[in-house]
Amino acid sequence: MHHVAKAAGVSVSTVSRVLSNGKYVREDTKLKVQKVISELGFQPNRLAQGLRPGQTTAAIALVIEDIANPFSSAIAHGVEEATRQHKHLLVVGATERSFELQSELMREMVRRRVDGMLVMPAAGDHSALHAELIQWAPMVFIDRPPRGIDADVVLLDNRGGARQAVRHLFDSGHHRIGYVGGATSVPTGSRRLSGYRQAFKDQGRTVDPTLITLDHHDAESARDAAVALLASASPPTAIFADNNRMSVGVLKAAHESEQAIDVAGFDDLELAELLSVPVALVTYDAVDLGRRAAELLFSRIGGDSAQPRRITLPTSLVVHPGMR
Amino acid sequence: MHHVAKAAGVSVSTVSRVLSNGKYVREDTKLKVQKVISELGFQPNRLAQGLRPGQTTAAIALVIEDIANPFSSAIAHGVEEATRQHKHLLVVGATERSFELQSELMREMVRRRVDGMLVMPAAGDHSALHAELIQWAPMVFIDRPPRGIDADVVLLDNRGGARQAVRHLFDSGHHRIGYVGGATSVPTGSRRLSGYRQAFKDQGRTVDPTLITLDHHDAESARDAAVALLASASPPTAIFADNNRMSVGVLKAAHESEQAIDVAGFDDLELAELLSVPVALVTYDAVDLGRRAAELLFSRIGGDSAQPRRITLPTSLVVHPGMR
DNA sequence: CTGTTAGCGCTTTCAT
DNA sequence: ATGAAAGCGCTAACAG
Repeated sequence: MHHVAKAAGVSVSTVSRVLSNGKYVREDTKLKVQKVISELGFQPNRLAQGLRPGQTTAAIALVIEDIANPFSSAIAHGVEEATRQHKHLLVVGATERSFELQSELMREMVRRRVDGMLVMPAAGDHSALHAELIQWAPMVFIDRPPRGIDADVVLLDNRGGARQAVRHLFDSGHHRIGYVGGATSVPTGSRRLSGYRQAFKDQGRTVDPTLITLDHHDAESARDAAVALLASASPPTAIFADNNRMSVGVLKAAHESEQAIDVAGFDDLELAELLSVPVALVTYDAVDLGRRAAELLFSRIGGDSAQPRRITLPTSLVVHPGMR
Repeated sequence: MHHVAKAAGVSVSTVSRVLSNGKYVREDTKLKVQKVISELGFQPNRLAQGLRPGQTTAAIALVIEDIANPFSSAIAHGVEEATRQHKHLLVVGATERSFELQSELMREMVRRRVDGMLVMPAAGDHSALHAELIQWAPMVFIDRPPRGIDADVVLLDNRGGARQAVRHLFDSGHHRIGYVGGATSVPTGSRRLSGYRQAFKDQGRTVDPTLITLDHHDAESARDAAVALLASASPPTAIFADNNRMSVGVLKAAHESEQAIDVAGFDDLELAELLSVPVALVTYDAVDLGRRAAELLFSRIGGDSAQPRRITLPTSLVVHPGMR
């Protein structure tokens, strides 16, 4: 800016006034300064601007497990939209399910003075981390409540969605229903498992624990687990998969299997309607999830200090008959 | 920091030395200061640090069309990984195909003094924008060369991939092959169309322009176009779809159609192997694309000022027989 | 209307 | 080993 001022033969304050559309500047000096600015391609340093007291960075952080997962990227999309509407910028970091990585990322975000953070929490006790960072920036959690604290969180009706899906399988005449699940260290999984159990209770049936297999992190492992289930002495006639990667694995297993099994799964799958295997999917609006979380965060940034809020988004079951 | 210094009874410079692991500080003062820092939960302001001469923000920008698209999110994943390895932070913005939005986003990134930018360029002449911003930060373009300038770009073998896919359809006995395409304003599309034409030339066949439909932006519109093609007087027996959204639309149309048509498409689709319609897909490693682009950018940030480089990543055709 | 000055949070000489 | 002071790029009084 110094440079611009010199080139235009004015003081830095005049340049600053021009930049901020300040009124107290003569029309011709303004023009002259603007000319120099565009000739030089000068862009003011927002970091320096933000250093002034009372200023914010106009940036929020999104700390998420893995951007490539369709669930995450839909959330990111909703967040990005809301962020743009609020004229903020979005800083993104991925945790790869590591609490340590997540903590370091969040600290780094704070060092950069983001106005707030949206976090898909890793497994682990958040009480110390939250206490350390909450003085710096409000946080809203996504998809699951962080363990150890009471904080804003926007999530899905995991239990209800799973329950409805499993009930659908019962309604289709199944009663030996397998369960292929992801990480159990995270609330999402346990809520979905709880929905599965509830559906059994609703039917007055008892759960056969040998039909439940957990802690799979990718489609490959889910598929192996499903194959094993189907090869057992008394195999399930239907399987519930606890998230999209599990569904992919289970569907592959079902597709390769001689047995005609039905599948239900949490999370939507593109092209589900064109699959050869019948599948019922628990769907929801993930973009909206991101948007809602961002809106809540912005309201916190704006000063809303009401009690921590928990927003649960509804799910709905979509049944695809399959080509069989 | 002032606050910490006062609480510890030392000067700000001492605190600064402790923070930067400075050598010239007595062990017990260091301990005392560290204690105060952790009690107060103090986090140094990186923006202020970055203000010092010669400092960088250790952040790069990713300006992309739409984060939710699986192609984009795979790229973002690769970029994020590389960024993390280089101990930088990633700022993300979406352009929604608007050149104006892209320009404003890039300017904002520069105002925040990112060290470099990764850009999936919107349609439009980039010469002025590039000239304006290149003095501030190196840029590497992703997926398509920006119009009007010679710049670093990492992209796919669009022409070769499309050509191979269409040849596959010829090899399967088709010769009336439709084309359902996305935006023509962007090089990607025209390269793919050129590959399609080339495949016809390879066969000594001429292209029937009535089988080509372009400028669809979502699956819905692609599907309508495919339905129309199939309903025409002399319909195609196979269709090539020029990106993942087009493929989804075309596959839906194919699935609903009485006719048994084959489909080929650019971009991978999850679960393609389980579809009821036979489909051949042009696949590639999108995560690697992101990673390679980020690595190139970091090398530019590191001072590499060689000629603009164009990196073309190979594609490969995966044939899914379908359940028909 | 415009220039001078102080100060945002930090690092880095330069003294002590 | 520590503190005082200058300066990074900018804005906001405060003068003129």
